[in-house]
Amino acid sequence: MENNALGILRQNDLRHTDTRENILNGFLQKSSALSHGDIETYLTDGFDRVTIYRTLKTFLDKGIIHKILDDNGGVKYALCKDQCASGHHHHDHVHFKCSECNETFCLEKFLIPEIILPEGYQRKEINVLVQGTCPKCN
Amino acid sequence: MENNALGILRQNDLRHTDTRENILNGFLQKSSALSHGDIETYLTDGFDRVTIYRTLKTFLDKGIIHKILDDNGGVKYALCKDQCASGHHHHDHVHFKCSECNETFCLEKFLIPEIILPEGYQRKEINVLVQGTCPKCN
DNA sequence: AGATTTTTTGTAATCAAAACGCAAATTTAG
DNA sequence: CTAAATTTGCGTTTTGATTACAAAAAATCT
Repeated sequence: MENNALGILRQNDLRHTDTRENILNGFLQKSSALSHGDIETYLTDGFDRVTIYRTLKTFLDKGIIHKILDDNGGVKYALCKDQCASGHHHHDHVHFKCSECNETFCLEKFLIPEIILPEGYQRKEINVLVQGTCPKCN
Repeated sequence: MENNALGILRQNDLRHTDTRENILNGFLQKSSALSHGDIETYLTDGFDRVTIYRTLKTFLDKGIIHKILDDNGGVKYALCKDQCASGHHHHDHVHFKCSECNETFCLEKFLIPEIILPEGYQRKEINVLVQGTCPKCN
């Protein structure tokens, strides 16, 4: 995966627009995961809510970003690393949400251990959210 | 934990009302987790949306039910087992959502393995959602 | 049982999040 | 530069969740 907005767009056959470039840069700069609301307030250029929804959906479909479940029933997003192809997400890393600063991080290096399931259950995807306090807030 | 609605209510110092009894019975009968919408359509007596919201909140506060994050950013609920006290939930079991029938189950017997976190991260709560196909849909 | 107090419920109104349709604007290709 | 295709912005609509308040129901006390 490229590490600049334009490269990522080109790599995914997406047209280069201000909104996409800006949102991508937001993800590239911030180390934590962003919600739709975060993006709306983070981007100074004031893009339309609907456009942000659509942009996120597009990125999601292309495998550029992935969903992170929030504990309150919301959703945040973060960049995918190399393994994700269009439509096929592979996320075996742990997500961490700090209950102090409310930021959510991908712990890319920390893989989810093998989880044993009862007979007959077929695993496809897995999502792990650990909550607690992060190094900054400790 | 009692296994009948009235017992559970009494045990938690909650008044006995039709709504509470019905919703509790819903949880006791269904083996899968229920969303607010499920309850709304499942209960034939047609209780008010708002009442259902409040009832769920009450049960949540009392530690009678616990939240299960849904992959689409929604929330479902399921009965707690013994370990939960008022305000203090302890859920170290895996949640499973079948992508065929869309039902979500608590795999009570299948505990979450130890998850290693980077230096400085303090774990408080953890939530694991596995998606795939359940025995019925396999 | 009957009256009083407290809690719970239903209704209506409010608020926010998300989705849709369409016309205008922007990007790419010829 | 023009035309075709995609993307964006706006208005509208739908849906989900919360609040305020009056009515109803449950527990308490004689």
